[in-house]
Amino acid sequence: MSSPRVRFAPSPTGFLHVGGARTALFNWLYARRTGGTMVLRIEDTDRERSTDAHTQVILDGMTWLGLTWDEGPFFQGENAERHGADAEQLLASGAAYRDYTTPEELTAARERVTRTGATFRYRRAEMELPADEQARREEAGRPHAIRFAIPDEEIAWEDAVHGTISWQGRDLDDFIILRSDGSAIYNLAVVSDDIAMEITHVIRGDDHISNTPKQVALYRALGHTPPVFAHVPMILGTDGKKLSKRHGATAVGDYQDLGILPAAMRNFLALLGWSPGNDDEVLPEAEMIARFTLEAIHAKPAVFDTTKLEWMNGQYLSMLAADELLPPVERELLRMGVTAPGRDIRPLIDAVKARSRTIGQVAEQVAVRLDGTRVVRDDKGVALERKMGERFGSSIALAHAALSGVADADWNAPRIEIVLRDVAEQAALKLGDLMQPVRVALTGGTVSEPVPELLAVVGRESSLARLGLHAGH
RNA sequence: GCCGCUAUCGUCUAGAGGCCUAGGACACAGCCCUCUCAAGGCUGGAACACGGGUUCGAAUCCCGUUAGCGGUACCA
Repeated sequence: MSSPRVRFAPSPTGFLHVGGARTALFNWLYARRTGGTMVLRIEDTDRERSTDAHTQVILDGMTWLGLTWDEGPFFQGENAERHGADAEQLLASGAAYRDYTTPEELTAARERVTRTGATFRYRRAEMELPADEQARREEAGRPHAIRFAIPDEEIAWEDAVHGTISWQGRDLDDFIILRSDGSAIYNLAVVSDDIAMEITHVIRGDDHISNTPKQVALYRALGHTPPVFAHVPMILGTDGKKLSKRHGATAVGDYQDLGILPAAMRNFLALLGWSPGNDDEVLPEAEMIARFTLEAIHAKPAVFDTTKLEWMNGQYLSMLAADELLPPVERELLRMGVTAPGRDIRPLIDAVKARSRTIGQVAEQVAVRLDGTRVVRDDKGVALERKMGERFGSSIALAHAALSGVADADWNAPRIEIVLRDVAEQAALKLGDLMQPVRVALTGGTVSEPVPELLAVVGRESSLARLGLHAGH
């Protein structure tokens, strides 16, 4: 029993869309789960719209998500010869025929039928030119397309996510498999490639369901058994419409820029349209793989909820060690123009990550702690100072004085906490009336990690300097 | 129009005839914890699209309606 072979086959006509990313993820999960092989194939037969830049972006997106492929990337455009040969075989067996109808004739015929309110179906018997005209065009070497003669029978398959799906051949056109310029049309190219690459499981978007009966027919005519199909539903925007640019971020790269962690993105995407069968939400990669089955993929489209993604990201932010967060945070800091030569910023990451939902937020808070000039008084900070009046400055002065007495060697959270609590008690201040002004002096805002930790992480020198700016005002 | 797919809280979902006065999560509201916030804990509001069957019994099976989506190309 050979192991499964799956493929992810994006066309390089745009960025890696979250829908595509999830399809890739499901392919990857299935391959990992079954010990199978994942093939990456770039479907670049649409020369007009395909670009190398897009191909690179797709590869980068997958790499960022941690979706590794075992074979490829292969480029569909390189298989033109085989596509042609398969078309020839179909022609030879009588499963396909040459179509000399010109595009104009086709359009005219289509309009004629549509106008009567009927449905246009391309049928050899109805469309074929009179024998003499056909012969004339053949002799003249006129350009022609090759059409597949759709059999008039039921075409059904057992879809891994939808169950039995059945079509009637009579509802399908005799479709073109080879253009008049000799290049293959999608349906032939995919089938030809999937056969050649010995793909056993085709896991792809729902929008391909209507192509599947044509492809199944092609497999049969070519003498091959169709693979297992698993059609995964679309991802929708919050308005219930197919996710598009109007919904904001739709490319995987956008989420990287937004400060989402690959692990969180993977987890979130996996749960969009698939469920492990119970209430688990945060699933480690290994468990995701161990519990993945095609049958548990839902048949119903899902709405992409950015809020929940950010919650998920927050979960990972809390869970992951500062070590693992260091690279993306450093990248973000660099982008912000913040450098800290020789400084270990991991303690700063640990101090702020629990209160952040994105890497961007982590980096911002780290930057403020690193560099006093980045402290900006926010609305709540301003409001607090206004509310406290003179007590604002006097509290800071008190803290400043007491903290000045703490030696650099003793500058740690537990020690600072003792000093601060002591000050509050001596001055008969509520703890909050001492802590909050200090917090505002150090960060500009009223929200942060516990004040002693904050002071420890900012460091003695910088903390005292920041407090000094406000003491007594 | 025709063909196909889908239908549980606002959203992601559990549910594969009795365990369901439908469970969890996000979001929302309240409370607790607390120097603030986040996290965490507790509490609350919130759903089986509709109509027929089948069955002792239906969110679960069947049919229809409605709605949404996809396709209907010498695009992928």
